Amino acid sequence: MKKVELYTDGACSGNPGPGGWGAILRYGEHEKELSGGAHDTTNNRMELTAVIEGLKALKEPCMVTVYSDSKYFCDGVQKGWVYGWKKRGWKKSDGKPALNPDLWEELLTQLGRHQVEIVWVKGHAGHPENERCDRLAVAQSEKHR
Amino acid sequence: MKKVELYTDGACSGNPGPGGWGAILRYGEHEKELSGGAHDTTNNRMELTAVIEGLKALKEPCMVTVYSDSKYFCDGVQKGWVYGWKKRGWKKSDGKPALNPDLWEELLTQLGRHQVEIVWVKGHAGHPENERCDRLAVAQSEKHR
RNA sequence: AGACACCAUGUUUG
DNA sequence: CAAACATGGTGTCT
Repeated sequence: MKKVELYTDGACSGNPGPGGWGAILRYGEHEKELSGGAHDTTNNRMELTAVIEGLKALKEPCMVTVYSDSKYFCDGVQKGWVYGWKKRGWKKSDGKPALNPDLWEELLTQLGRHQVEIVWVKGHAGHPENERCDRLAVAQSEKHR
Repeated sequence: MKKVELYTDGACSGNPGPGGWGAILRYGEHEKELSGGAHDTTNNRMELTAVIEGLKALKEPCMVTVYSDSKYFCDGVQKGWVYGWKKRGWKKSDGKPALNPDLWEELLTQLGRHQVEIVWVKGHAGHPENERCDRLAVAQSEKHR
């Protein structure tokens, strides 16, 4: 399996409001930038979308290291929250609905396709790829207003 | 009898953990701020303490309107929970012990001294005195860590 | 099952 | 400075 690095970030002006996401895929020397946005969305939806779109862009199953600054995404997977929500019919521990089940379902599909390792990076802390993704995301959020 | 307004709030970092309470007494133009804290306590103990200390600070029996955001306190008195617990020897309806009987006893003493009306206010909803009490309480909880 | 409060964490903004 | 998006938990009661 090919070893790939995926850097992601999301932005959302107003939150909720117009938002964007950015992703950088790196395979050896090769690098690919992806980005997109939506007219009315949230920061967390954009963070999830960045990861989903990054993974979907891979034509074959890979070993992927995903770098994200979103605890919502990182903990949602690494601490197993998402599996609990799904098991309970997209309810949280307090019985209230877990949000964004559409995106989490898509994400689970992609996580099943690849061998994924997740690394949380602190936002706005000088991480070069994270900042590039941030700029991609912000540009898209401006496009979608 | 003098007409007095009492605003109260409690805070507890960690819950249980270091906590604080804040109270504002208003009599006409006069206003007095009270606050205090404890090293290891709970949010509900601080909410009750804020009311108790506010009422204790009155040197004579008064007509007091108490403003609190705690349903534990407001319903405990207004729905008569506390009288039931006391009658049953500090047991709840399910037979298990009612908690914080020390504070509830002190509170009943103070309620007997004054003519008290209770008003529940939603927390963090722009109520100015409630927010001032919150800041007093938080400051104390930081002092007691 | 419901309610209120208290807290912990990160991100996104204004 | 303060708010929204999202999650985990405890303190307490009915």
